[in-house]
Amino acid sequence: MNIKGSLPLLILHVLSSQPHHGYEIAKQINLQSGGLLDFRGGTLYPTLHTLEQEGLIESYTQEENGRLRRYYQLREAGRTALLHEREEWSGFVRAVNQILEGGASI
Amino acid sequence: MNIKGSLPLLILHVLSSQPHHGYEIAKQINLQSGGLLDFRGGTLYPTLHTLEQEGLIESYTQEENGRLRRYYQLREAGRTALLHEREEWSGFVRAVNQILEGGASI
DNA sequence: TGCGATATATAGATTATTGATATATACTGA
DNA sequence: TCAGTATATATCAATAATCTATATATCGCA
Repeated sequence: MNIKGSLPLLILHVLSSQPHHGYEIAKQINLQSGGLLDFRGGTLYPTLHTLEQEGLIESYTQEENGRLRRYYQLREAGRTALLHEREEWSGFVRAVNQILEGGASI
Repeated sequence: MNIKGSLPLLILHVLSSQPHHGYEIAKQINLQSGGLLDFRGGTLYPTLHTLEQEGLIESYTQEENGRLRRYYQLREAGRTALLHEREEWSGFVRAVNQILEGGASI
């Protein structure tokens, strides 16, 4: 199957309550999806960089246990984008389910 | 948003009741999704060829109004794959919604 | 007679993701 | 104490799904 394109929505949602660093976001997604969604570093970090370049999130570094961590937080534009992405997501799911529930064709 | 990966599932479903030619499948998907899903020739035909190579569907040509049309029909393996893809789809939707409905994080 | 819909097909570009690799620290178990 | 695993970030090459453009050909309509 391999459905792609949900990561930005998920990241924006996870950040909507409080700032998190990348690794934590990925763990949250994995945990809350019961292990079904498992985004790796190679996907996660480039996506975070893109969202930051788009002005939807912003980052700051913070030392923790002697290590630098990059925290991300939602910007106002990101909050708006999250609402929009949620609507797009439910629209897409509705559209596919509508076809699958239909008696299959003509 | 740009969610990718649903086309094979949708094609298998549309073919599950009776054979169709490619253009018809795309129109069905577009119509039944209220115009939200709109797969073009450049996506549709390569995907049909792939599904055929995988042995999930088979095709035959039929003359209609003086024009050759390529009809596709589900094979037994395709019927099994459809069930499997449906489960994967609902699992994926459940996983994403579980995260979105969660209070957002830790 | 020319345009839009029908119908199939392929090539090139773009986007999302995976896997591999790199680097570095912390914790845990043998 | 040493190895393996988890934490943490980052980049690159490869793959997969899709889009755009292009090609070709027929049909019906204005």
